[in-house]
Amino acid sequence: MKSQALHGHLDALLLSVLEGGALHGYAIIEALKSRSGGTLNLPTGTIYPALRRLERAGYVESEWSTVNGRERRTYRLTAPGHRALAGERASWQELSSTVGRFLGTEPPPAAAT
Amino acid sequence: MKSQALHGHLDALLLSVLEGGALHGYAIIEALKSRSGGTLNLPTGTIYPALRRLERAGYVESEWSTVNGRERRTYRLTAPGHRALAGERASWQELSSTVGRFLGTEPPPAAAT
DNA sequence: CCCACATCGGTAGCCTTACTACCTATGAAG
DNA sequence: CTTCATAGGTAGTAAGGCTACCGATGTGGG
Repeated sequence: MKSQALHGHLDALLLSVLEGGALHGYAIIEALKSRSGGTLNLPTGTIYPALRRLERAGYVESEWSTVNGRERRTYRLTAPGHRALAGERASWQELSSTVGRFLGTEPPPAAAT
Repeated sequence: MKSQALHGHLDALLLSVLEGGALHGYAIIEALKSRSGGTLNLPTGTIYPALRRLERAGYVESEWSTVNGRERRTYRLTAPGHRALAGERASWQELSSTVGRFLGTEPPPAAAT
């Protein structure tokens, strides 16, 4: 898939991955890859700047942990990050239902639940 | 909604609107607005450049029609445009199911329909 | 008549964002 | 010692949409 399409939603993906617990950058990349079934194979040059962006925004915090003599920067979701994730979820749903209406992928809105 | 999120899918939306028949730019904007329930209120500065991009790509053709003394440039989907739309639909579905998996909006793939 | 407004098309420059292509460093395996 | 996987990072580029403009015409109100 042309990953460029992620535009604007990478942050949401990162936040959602961190929702399941703190991870370091490399592990985040692998989590994205495995949870997407290999579809999201994002390069480090995409992830690290994004993480720093999120940190600047206050949505994640990071700290260095020395594991196996390796410096790992572990990222953790903050409270604002949780809220941001909720907002991202909402706007993703809005986007996907809106675009879906045009591209014919509209998931049945009520449908049981 | 923050329209920036459309990134990369604007083209698909435009193509899908034109799928229902040729329209001029202004009418396209209104079609997007009405079919989205007002969510997609895109400015001309977004639409016109996008239409020209699509035309450059060969996905739409345009011609001037003088209506009420007003020059209207009417856009029409081409055959490649139809194919492109099909591809856009496919990649949208891939994106939405992938991102949905993370943001919890994953629509049940089989689920009756 | 004149001005304001809706219709209609368009362009220039900016900003965000992701990508490619690099670089650095360490521990383990050969 | 060299190579590879792990791990983190930066610089520069390209794409895409947005804001803010500009120009023109037809219509209706004052």
